[in-house]
Amino acid sequence: MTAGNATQERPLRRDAARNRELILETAAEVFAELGLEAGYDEIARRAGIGVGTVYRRFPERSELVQALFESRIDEMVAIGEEAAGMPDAWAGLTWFFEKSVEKQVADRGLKEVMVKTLNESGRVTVGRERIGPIVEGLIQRAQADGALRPDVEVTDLGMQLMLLGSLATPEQPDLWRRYLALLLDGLRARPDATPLPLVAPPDEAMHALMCNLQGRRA
Amino acid sequence: MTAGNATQERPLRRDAARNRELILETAAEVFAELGLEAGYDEIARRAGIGVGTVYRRFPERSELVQALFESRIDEMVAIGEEAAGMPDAWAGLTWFFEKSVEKQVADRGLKEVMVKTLNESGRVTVGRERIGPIVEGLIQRAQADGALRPDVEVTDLGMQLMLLGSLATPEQPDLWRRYLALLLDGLRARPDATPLPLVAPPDEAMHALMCNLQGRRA
DNA sequence: GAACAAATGGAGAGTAGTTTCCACTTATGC
DNA sequence: GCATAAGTGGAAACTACTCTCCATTTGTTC
Repeated sequence: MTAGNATQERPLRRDAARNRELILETAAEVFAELGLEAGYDEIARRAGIGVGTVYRRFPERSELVQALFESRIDEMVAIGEEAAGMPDAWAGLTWFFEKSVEKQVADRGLKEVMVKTLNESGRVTVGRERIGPIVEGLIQRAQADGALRPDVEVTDLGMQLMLLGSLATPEQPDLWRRYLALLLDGLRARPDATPLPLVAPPDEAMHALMCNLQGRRA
Repeated sequence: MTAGNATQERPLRRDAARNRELILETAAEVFAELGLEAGYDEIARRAGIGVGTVYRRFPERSELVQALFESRIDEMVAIGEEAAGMPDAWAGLTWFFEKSVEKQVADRGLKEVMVKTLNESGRVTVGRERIGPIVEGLIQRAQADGALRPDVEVTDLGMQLMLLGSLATPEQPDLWRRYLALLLDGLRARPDATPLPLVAPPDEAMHALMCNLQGRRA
């Protein structure tokens, strides 16, 4: 969240680096307020710099959004790790869900970033390289415990998380809790559970989902 | 779906009425292909008429979309009625869900219309005046039967339906079945079910949800 | 078939965001 | 401190719509 992000190329000139951070900060603010489709103009205006500078640094909007997103991954990872450390596996999973969605509610920018933009860059993988394994761990523990139904996978939970997140609005800040409860009941391991149809959610499904939530062409 | 829709005003001149239908047909096609945000230009071009004509007939995009949507309601109502006629209440509900989502998968225009546009017009109620009561019936029957958990409401199911619909893409035409199965397991009445937090999903929640799915400001 | 209202097409003005470009400024290395 | 490459601002050209207007065409009525 501080400086960092040097992409191993020739380092930016000091003033340029400062501006990059400034853009990032301002963009976070602008996106949080106006949504991910806010114009570069607005970001530039608020940052007190020229549009050209913003374009120079982030020629693709997705790069900007991604940079923003990456700065949040640590937080998610921390949540995941805390969940993994909880004595009861199911409770950990539940808690992870709750906290994740809560984060999204609190930060509209984050929510939109999660739902909307992963796929603009074409890569769903963005944060999953780090978050994925952690969730995988949560899942396996809960399944070994006999609490979580054995036929769900990481991607499944990822999707549900997105979906829940998309329910979170300032107007209905708690509605998602209702549907999380519903979801969790469905996720419980039960002898009489309907086996999930094997349509094998590949990574692309997630991409497609998110295109969809945006009403975009895939 | 044929002519109809006379809003009790002075009837349109014959050619105008023909054009109205033409616009509707073309728009359905264009929307299905390009999404609800396709320009009026494109619709006019494909219909072989001037943009002016489209604007004259549907000054508000929402009117156009709504007209389109309304022509589908009958189909939904029919599905609902058939479900209500099934001997087993739970099976009926399940079947209703399945068919509804299948419809959305088959018709991208419909899906988008359902998810995206209800609220553009500011009225979520659009189709619910007719569909709502039917779903209500399905729910009550299934609850009386002891199959459906007693703490879900029409709006809940409506939301879940939208959510499932938003999962349906041509690329992953069956993924939603996986999550429908999950949802249904959560919807089952069970002694050990987690009671749904009472955040009372008001009608506005649905509106908010849909704004959200679109990433719009409410 | 004449008269009149209704409807039409599409040019063009308006709007909003995107992206480029380059004369000018500024950091950095020597 | 000077040379130089890197970085900057913001005007302006583009793009992609949305929406209006009115001279002209077309149905309708008598």
